Amino acid sequence: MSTQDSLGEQASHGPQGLPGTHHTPSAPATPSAQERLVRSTQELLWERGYVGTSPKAILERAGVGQGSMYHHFTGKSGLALAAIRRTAEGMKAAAEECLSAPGTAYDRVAGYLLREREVLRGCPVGRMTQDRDVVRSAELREPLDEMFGWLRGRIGGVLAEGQQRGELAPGLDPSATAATVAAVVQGGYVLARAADDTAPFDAAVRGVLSLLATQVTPGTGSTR
Amino acid sequence: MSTQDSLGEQASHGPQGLPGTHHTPSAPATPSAQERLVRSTQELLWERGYVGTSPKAILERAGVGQGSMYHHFTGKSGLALAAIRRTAEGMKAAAEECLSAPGTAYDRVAGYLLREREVLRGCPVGRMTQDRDVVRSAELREPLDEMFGWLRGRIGGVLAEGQQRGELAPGLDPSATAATVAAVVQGGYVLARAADDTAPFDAAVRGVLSLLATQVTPGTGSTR
DNA sequence: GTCTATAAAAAGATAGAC
DNA sequence: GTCTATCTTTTTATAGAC
Repeated sequence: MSTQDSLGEQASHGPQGLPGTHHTPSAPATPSAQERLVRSTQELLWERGYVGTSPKAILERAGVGQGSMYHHFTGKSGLALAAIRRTAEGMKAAAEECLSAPGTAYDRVAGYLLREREVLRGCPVGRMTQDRDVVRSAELREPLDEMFGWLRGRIGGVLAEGQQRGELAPGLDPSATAATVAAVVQGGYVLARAADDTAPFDAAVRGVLSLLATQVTPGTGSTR
Repeated sequence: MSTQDSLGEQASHGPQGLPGTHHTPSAPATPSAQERLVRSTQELLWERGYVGTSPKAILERAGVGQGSMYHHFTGKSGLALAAIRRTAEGMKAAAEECLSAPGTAYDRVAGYLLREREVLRGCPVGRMTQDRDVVRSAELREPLDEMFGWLRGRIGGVLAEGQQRGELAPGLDPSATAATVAAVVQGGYVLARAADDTAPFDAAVRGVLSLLATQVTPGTGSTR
């Protein structure tokens, strides 16, 4: 082993469809084999999950030989770790962009909920929680835990801030409501995939937004 | 092929932990090989998903030989179809028990949300929506679609009924709110599994119930 | 660093005995 | 009906050439 699972890697960004794909100015036109391996793994984990993704499929998509993979990573799990970390970071950045936008707390949460998503493909991070091998590995689960923990905290922070500003009813529990908002998105994906239709996702979002709207103090500038 | 995937099977009920495990009086003490195969598959699909479940593992858990499986079923997919149908029926029955309980609309929905669940194991039906091979097969996806469609409709019906009785605010959208409630449960599982902790699930449920409570007309008998 | 060759094990199914 | 033997393909790695 040599470069083995470069952990502190902050490198560039995600592949096709994955959040956080704005190119760093210094990003090379032709990504390295290591980089292509990570991106291929991100895509495949999203599409097929951990058990459903074989090293062979990764190599084929990345267009590299088997030797490259075992040179840069310990194997499937090491590569998955790098990919999951990368994906989780991308999701975080995408969510932060919505939640740090200007506007009332309601507007910002609504912005997050209504943000464009490839609903039928599901959440690349949430997807991993259904994979036994991922959840059972403390190392592989950590990025998921971190990401969703951060998300709930961030949404809760936005709601608490809105409450302090008098935009939201004092009775609202920011932390619990934040969990609800995050759950609606993840559960919306499940309902949509079961129906092979985005409508249930949209309905779930509409429902929680309507409920949240009833907690908005009249005349505090929200554009409901 | 002979008995091949007995479709109209209404047979008995699910295995360990799976909803709908109340024994039919006429259920035999020693289940048939076919029955044991279905139950083993239900368990394994829940634990490992479709891709993660091998025929070998099913056979070992059921304690039967390979011949039995290919005699009664077309193969892995046929067996999975029987198992998924069985599991979906069980979930439906379990939900109906809560939703048809006496009380106000709020109470019944709360009863559904607060019903005892093995949160960290996730939803055996929702789990399937993350499996590529399941969702891509019209036949395998159908029971999921049916189950979640029914659930949203049933919850929506309870809410609409409560609204007509004057228990709930006229502004509430029963259909959208029903999707939200169902999504919160499914998403709650995701958050809990990411954290390896049931707390996020409970918080999400608490959050949506608090929001729903604000829609209850005072003095209509709800035990919030 | 990246490639190909080789290999032990598991997946998924078939054949045929009993 | 149920079992075991056989078989092909895929999985996941290791070894070693370049």
